[in-house]
Amino acid sequence: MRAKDGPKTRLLDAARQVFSQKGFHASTVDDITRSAGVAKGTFYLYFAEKPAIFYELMQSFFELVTDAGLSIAEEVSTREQFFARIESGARRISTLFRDNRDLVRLLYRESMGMDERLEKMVRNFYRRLAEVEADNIRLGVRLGLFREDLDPMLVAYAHIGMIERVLLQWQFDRSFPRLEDLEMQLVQLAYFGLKRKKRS
Amino acid sequence: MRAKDGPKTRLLDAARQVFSQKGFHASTVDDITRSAGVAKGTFYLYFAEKPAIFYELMQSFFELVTDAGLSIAEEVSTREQFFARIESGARRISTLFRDNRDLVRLLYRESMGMDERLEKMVRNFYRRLAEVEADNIRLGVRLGLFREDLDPMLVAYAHIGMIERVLLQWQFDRSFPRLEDLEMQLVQLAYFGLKRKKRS
DNA sequence: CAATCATGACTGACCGGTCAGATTTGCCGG
DNA sequence: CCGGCAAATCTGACCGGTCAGTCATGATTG
Repeated sequence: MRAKDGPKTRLLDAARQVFSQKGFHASTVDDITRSAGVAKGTFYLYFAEKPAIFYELMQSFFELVTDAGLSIAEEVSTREQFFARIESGARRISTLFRDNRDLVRLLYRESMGMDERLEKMVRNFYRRLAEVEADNIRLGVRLGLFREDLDPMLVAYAHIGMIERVLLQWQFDRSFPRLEDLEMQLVQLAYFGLKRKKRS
Repeated sequence: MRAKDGPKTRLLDAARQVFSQKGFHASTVDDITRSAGVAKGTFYLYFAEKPAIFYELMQSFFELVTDAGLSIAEEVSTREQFFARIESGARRISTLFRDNRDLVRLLYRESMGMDERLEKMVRNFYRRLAEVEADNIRLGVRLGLFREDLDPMLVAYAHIGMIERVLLQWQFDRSFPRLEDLEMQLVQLAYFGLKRKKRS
């Protein structure tokens, strides 16, 4: 498959698959090259060492997520505009997670305890993500829609954690709601909380 | 240190430290025995193979968490009792997480992609945890305090994810609120959500 | 026909697991 | 209190296998 692509692309695709299946440490360079249909030496033409291909894979995912423009443009000013943006943002991120399940799992799995370089990379990724979300929350506060007594960064991390764990579980548990309902329920939970509403 | 304890205890302590630092795969049996001040052969007197010590470590943490009695007794019936239980449960779990940061990180890191046996073990752990939390939520619904339009298991996983990510981040980020405030803010967020309150 | 790209056998380091021997412990009669 | 001796415990050199990374040679391209 994909025989038309250059060796580097083939290697990246293969690495993505192999790493997702066995994790970074348990995967060997031979696994990757075999799966890519390429000789071992070729690997070292494109990547200095085994970790390099992992970095490149993760970097491309980070760019995908941060480029997705999850930030809500500042110009928004009405309640309706704001919520429309929130909702479309939620939809975008859950789609992104779904379409890149393997990379999300891999990130989640290897996010700690590899070398310093990657650990910093992952931490920055989460921080950037949280900062974008925190900005959205601050905007909501400024518009008078969100309460102002919670630490925006804390709430941002809480949201990321919610989404992460729920979508991760969603992969395994077929009894979970459909993805669209799931997004809706998460937004509901984040905005209204568990408290019973006064009027239904 | 700890020279008085038996070799098995020393090995478990050492493994906990070494695994936390380097992860399961990157840690060698030699690392562990060296850190425990014990010869390699001794390791194999107490553990059949390298993974065995990992299982034992994780098993003890699972028991710690599930034995913590996170479940809210059914007898609760008033609003005040219920919230008191919720709050004390939140406090207990965040303390547990704080005091076992290393194991939480380790669990988080290795929760996927190890062998079948461990993966099932970890998944069961999360499921059991989520079921307990889902029961609490159902109780809240029955008492008329929580809304009934959200899937309890989904909410339970969302709560676990929130706590996990926030406490994980809390370890690194000194600008985060104090742990007690953090618990309080999480409970607030889960119960009331982000929506601005009518009356402050 | 040279420059670039691809190959895969090979190497050296490392690591999980073994085991024959050394050391300590616990128990005995004297 | 003392040898003395067997069982239990501990040791670390060693082995077989694996794997990241190399490089001399071969194929392809322009």
